[in-house]
Amino acid sequence: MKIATWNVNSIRARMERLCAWLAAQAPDVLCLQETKVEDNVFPALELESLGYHAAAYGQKTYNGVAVLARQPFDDIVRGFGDGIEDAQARFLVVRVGKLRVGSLYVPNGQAVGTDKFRYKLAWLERWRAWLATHADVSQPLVFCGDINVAPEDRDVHDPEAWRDQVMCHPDERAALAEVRRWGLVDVFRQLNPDASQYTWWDYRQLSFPKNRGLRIDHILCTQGMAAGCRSVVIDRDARKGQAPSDHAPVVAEFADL
DNA sequence: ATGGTTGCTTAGCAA
Repeated sequence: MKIATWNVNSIRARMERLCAWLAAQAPDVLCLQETKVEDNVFPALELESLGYHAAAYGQKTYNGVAVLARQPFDDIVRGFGDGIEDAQARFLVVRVGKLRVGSLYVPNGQAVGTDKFRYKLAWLERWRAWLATHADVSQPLVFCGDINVAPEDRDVHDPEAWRDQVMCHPDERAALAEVRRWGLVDVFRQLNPDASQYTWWDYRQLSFPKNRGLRIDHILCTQGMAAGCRSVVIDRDARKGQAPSDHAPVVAEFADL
């Protein structure tokens, strides 16, 4: 089974690229982030014609996540359901057969010390709490998405320039480590222990041709599932050419799923 | 040089 994640930075602006990519890569499951559309205008019919079921959790202008899959879903969860008032559409979990799949768009945090950064840290803790109360570590479960945290310095093109900045700050790295401590494996790092490869490059200052990027899009799964992971590839080609997203897709292959 | 690019919405925000 091929499971992928891609922050498309507006599904409407990226529809042509998305359809071409689905046809070329043929993932079984694709998690999308920053769709930026409300659910009633999500382009489900067009995706259906390519052979994908879609579950969406979106809003106008900002945020928005979705899962596409060859198989139909059941058990769709939108938001943490933790009683906290939150209009931001960033958390969607579905069941595809025996597998649970989450598509996540972790808050960016804007700058360390701001309200948005505090919201990011609180959001990561809410994710951890959701796992503790709603998930089973012994079952196949995968969370894919734009996590907006580069876990280690080797995930950063220039660690000194990024030291203590948003996406690299020790507090958010610690918060992500707490989430993972529940029992999630970063399968890219598991299979590529020495790689410095990135998934996001700023649109500005020729960041992509200079490869000034960060690895902030992740595929995190339970250990039993991670044991069946055969490869994880960052599709850098999808960041090239006219009108790309600022993120590249990440694609993982799993045996026995 | 406190910039720079993109998307949504239409001037300013978010990333």
